[in-house]
Amino acid sequence: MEKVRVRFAPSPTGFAHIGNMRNSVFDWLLAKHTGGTFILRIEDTDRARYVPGALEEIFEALDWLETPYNEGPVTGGPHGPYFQSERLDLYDKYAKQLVEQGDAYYCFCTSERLAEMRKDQEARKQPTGYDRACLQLSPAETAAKLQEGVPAVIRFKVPREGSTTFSDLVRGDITFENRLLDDFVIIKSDGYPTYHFASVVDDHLMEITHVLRSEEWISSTPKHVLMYNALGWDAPKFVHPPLILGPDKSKLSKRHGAVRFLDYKERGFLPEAMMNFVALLGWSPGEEQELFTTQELIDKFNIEGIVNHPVVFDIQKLEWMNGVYIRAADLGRITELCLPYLQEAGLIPKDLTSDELDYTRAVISLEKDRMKVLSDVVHITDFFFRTEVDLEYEEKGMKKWLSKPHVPDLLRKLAAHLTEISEFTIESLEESVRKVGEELELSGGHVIHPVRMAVTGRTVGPGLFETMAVLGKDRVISRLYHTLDLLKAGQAD
RNA sequence: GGCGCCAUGGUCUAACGGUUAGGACACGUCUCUUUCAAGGACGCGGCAGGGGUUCAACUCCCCUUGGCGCUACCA
Repeated sequence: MEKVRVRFAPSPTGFAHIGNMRNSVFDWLLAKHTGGTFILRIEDTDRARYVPGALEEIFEALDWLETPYNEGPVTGGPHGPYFQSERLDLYDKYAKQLVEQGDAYYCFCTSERLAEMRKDQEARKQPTGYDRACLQLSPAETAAKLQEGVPAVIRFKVPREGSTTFSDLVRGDITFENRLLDDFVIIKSDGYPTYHFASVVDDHLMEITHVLRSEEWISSTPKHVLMYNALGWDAPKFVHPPLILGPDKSKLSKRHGAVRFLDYKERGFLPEAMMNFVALLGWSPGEEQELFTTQELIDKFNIEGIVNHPVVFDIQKLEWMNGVYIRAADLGRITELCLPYLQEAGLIPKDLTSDELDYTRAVISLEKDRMKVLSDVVHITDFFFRTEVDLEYEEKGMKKWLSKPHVPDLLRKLAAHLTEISEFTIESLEESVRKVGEELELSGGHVIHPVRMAVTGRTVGPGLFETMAVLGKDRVISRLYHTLDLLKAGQAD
């Protein structure tokens, strides 16, 4: 099998988002699958949009997914540096080569002139594009302007005839008419290369075999192919996975919310769930299984399975999948991961005694199976940690049960009974509760529902006896009396 | 507007000329059950439309329609 060299080439202009990371996962899986190399290259050529901290996001996201790169910024490698901002001399060298060959030229047009020209073209419903004014400049004129220090860019001279065809491994051959391509800028007036140029130079020098990037890049690929040709280089293979769409079917972006990849970490998605889900965002193994370990993904991942149409990001399915992984995960691990949420909510102290940790673990063992995301832990377990519980008596189910006339008697008798028993186990509690119910000649539901509400303040939750056993004798009895007080105080009309 | 990509249920996807069009999420009903989840069972719901090609089209070709993307000295 061909060993690929693939690169994940994010631009530090914002947080790492779902689309970025999906591509990085595809890159990584492809590299692992073929025994190839996964390279991280930072495309920091836009000084104006540079966002401090963006780089750290990328590192953290990669780290969280456990998809380390083989060559890149920190670890280095034989094709560094891996920051484009540190490779300016290389771009300069090849840009000058293109100018000398006559495949590129200096342009001194101001952005005002360009904007006006574009406006004019649009008004006349002409295709927009540079009018090549500066191509008419004589070598002497160009040299003079450069000498004077007039701000200049370098543009690639796109052939006006013919067409450019390339093969996208996902879609097959794609052809563009050259005359519709603009004489695009390759070196900006600040001396930095544009994406188009830098990525071509770097992908070649870094010996990238497969350029994997989202579908939105298809229309600029012919520009890249033209540059490879002009430089006498073989173009790499192109792989364009589909765009990821929001629920409204437009390209997933900030306005859809929840596109920042690390938000998912913070909300309590498990990395293995994200890996599994993201791998399926635009790729299909072609079988009915859809829950995969990372190793299975590595074994199965292939370019043929990448789909050719945009895919909608279905958060509900992600949540379902995360729930599956939480249920499968080890209790100790889930407990550990839940602690920060509980601490943040002020439900448990920052420094836990071993008793407190045991209690928390017992609580989570009861609720683990009903979490979709770890942050759910706060609202489903809070009653275990609060000293007193709110009854939210006006809530429909609550009022229905607690307003029944037998309730005060039931709670009083149960409290008295529980005070007497020595063991507070699931079995002894069930026996006790049922016994008190029988004494009052009440059916199961008439006993269990009110007791649950009195003890937890909730109408829903894990099994009542398990819950009571975890809560322990003191909390249970105190809550029974507390509820009795509330009912007496007139909450029960 | 121009150029490009794409088109199976609400969403993700299987089918690679011959299937009662399969699976998953979501949704609904039932079941289990002390409640809620989870689990189990069942169900709702799809080949965008029109032409061809073929003995036979979801599958191949063309057109239409629709969706999306690109159209910067941003990536």
